Amino acid sequence: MRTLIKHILAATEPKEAVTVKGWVRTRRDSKGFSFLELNDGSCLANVQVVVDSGTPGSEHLAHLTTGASAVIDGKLVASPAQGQKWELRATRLELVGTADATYPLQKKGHTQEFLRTIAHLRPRSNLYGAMFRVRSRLAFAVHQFFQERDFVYVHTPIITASDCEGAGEMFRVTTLKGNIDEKPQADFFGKPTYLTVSGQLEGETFACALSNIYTFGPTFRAENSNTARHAAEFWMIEPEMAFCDLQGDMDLGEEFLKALARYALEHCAEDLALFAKFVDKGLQERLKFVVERPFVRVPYSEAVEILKQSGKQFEFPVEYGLNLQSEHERFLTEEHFKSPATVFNYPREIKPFYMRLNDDGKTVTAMDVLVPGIGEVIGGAQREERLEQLHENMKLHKLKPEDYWWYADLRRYGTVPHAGFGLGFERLLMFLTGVPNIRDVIPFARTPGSADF
RNA sequence: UCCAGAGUAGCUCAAUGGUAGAGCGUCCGGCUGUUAACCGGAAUGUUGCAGGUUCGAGCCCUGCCUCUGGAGCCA
Repeated sequence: MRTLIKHILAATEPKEAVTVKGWVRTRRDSKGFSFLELNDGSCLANVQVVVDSGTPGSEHLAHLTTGASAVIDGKLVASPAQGQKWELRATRLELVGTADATYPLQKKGHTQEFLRTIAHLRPRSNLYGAMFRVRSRLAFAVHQFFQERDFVYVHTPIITASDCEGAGEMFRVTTLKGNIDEKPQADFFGKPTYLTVSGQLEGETFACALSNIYTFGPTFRAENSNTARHAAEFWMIEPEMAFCDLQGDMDLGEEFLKALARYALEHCAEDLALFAKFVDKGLQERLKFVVERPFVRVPYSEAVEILKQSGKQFEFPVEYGLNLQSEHERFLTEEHFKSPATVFNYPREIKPFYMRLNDDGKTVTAMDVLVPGIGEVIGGAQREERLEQLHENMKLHKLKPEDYWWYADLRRYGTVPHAGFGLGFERLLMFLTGVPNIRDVIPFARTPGSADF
């Protein structure tokens, strides 16, 4: 029976007979015996295998090169040398698959740019193995966070006919050939359809029935965005709460980020240590800071004043009514507050129609959670629950109410104050691992001009 | 899409307009309870693509492609 290497290395006593299966990371030969470093992806560390010449199967040793796969039976013993607690003394080895000299992963470090060109092999490297283990655990932690709080997981549709206004360009989904705009009624769904840019509007309908819900699924944006923090396909988390206002929304967003940072520190320590070593020296300090310290909350108008009085020269102007630029957000979190910051109550003109108008008649209940290094990681709002006001907002944004009849029905029948937010899972991973490029936190990145693998 | 930078050996990078190199990896040999082992030797190139200038282009010019960083859009 196979034992995963993570369990082998966690042993508390020697074991007479164990079997490991994995891929050779490196081999060092000595006179009369060899050292094999075997990794099976179950953890960052390799198990050191000692193979004496004459061991059954050792005639294949020459082919057990970096990248080859092998099954090894052996005895787990305390290692006499520095560097590892346990080592496996092989009693039998089996070469499963060879890897010749063209195997592109060397024992030495590679750039992330090169590894992106071999995305099918990069999970066999230390950094990406760690990344995708952490990604899995944090996806689980997302569900755990919401399930513990009685949120219901909702699968909103991936194909949709409605545009979550303001979220970005959409990919068209069609079975038509030729000119697809000529007769859209002849298309598969009888109308133009797209890949979803957000499950929010559908999510609201379920919150207005099941009270607290969340979505966690793939999302698509056809924007021609070429940055380290944009992808055409990404995973988004969107909670929505009935009988909840902006305060409650900000509470949940901040609590969520803290909970995931805490989870990463507690459950991904070995992998986090690797990120700290190679990509972000201050990673653990930053995560502890996020867990322990309260987030700063600042109204948009006050944020504008802080920027104006900073005495700093910005490339883009700071003026009430203008969007905060990346440089402004970075200044706030990285230099001024030196912590994550939640900016709320934005001018209505720069935010979408569904956000609730405040009593001042000028601002809406929007909130963005900004984090150092990445910028916006959460964007959310309390929704406009008043039917008349919603219609007026639509008019202001030049939207046709009939396109949103079902969305408006939520305000027509038993309307309630409700709020929610969207959070990009990949941006969360960037923040929690310190890996600076979104292409390196998703298994196979889809970006403009690139859908390889 | 805009601005800037870069494409040379499998990888990371050198190379005044004048014979294309190094380190690592690979292969061969040696040595050693080794740890990104060590020592010696060898092989490895359509210099991103297409044109142009020149006696001569990796280097200069034009166009294109790709990648990287930044910006916009946003999560």
